[in-house]
Amino acid sequence: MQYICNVFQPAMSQSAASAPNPLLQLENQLCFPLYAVSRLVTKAYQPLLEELELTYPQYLVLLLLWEHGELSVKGLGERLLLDSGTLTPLLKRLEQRGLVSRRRDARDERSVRIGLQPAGEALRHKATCIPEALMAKFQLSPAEFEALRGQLNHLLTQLS
Amino acid sequence: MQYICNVFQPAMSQSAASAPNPLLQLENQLCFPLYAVSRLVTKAYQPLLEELELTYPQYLVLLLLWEHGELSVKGLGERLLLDSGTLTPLLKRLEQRGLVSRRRDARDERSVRIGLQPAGEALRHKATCIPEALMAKFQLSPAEFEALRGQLNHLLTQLS
DNA sequence: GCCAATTAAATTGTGTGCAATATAATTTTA
DNA sequence: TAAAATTATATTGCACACAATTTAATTGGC
Repeated sequence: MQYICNVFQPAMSQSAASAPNPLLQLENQLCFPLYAVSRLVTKAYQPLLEELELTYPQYLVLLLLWEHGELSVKGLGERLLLDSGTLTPLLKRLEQRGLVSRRRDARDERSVRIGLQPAGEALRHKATCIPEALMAKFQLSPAEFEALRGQLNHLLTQLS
Repeated sequence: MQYICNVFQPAMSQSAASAPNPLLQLENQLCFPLYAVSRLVTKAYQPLLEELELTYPQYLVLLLLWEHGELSVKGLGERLLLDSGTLTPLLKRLEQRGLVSRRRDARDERSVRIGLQPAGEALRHKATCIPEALMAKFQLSPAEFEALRGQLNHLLTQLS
């Protein structure tokens, strides 16, 4: 592994005596606000998801199932960028609660099809208002919202 | 808990027959690209941090210690938006590896001061190139980079 | 000074994420 | 078609995150 050290100095603040490299400061990086905002957004969902007794990743899985009806573990993983090590236990918990069903695909026994049980389908109505409630917490104008969404999707393409 | 269901329809694509509410689609939300990009960025760090045998949150802690020299667990937690339930075990692992020191503050025995051991200080040189190596992976122009950083920091303020 | 309230860490328990490995089914290839 | 390669999940182990609780130290009010 080898990479070059030079070029491109962003707006810097020479604060601490022991920080000769402003690029190593949290303030000047993209990664930290990304990491922190992502966790804060998950936390912003929590009071809304608590009513449905769902975690945020569980909610994402249900969003996909509400939209597509049925998906394989692989299909869920491709869309959420999660692997079976994360999804399998998560799906088993949803199955135990009677929200989703898991059964081997008859045409390809390697594949496990995830479907919605009635209780999981019913949760959809309760979830209808969540996206807008979240947007309200962001306090972003539609233009800001779309700009940020566009940039993140661009970076998502770049990295995946 | 009560919130209002209406208003503001973003660009929608009526794809699946079973999705009457486009706001419930992953595509149209801000939260998912945020969540996915955050994880992908952490993954992009990994080959670089592997050389230092650090995880991404451990790297963030060291960034702060390199900049500030010494901080309490509370100080680290305020800056990283992490609590002691996350930081205590993480710091103990760094201590066991001889990278940081943990000792009670003599003036306030409730507080634990985290400092750098020589090995932890030495890692700083190896880390110098990481921020730029990461930026290269993003493939963003300086203008795009600054725009995204600004928007995320704005949202960070909004949510914290 | 004494006691209640506050504060800082640590602990406990649950749920992700994800690398690495294992297992079983399917497809490819010689 | 039998062996090899590939594919889809499951399992294991480790490290976060974070809510909730506990413990110990400090502060504030009287």
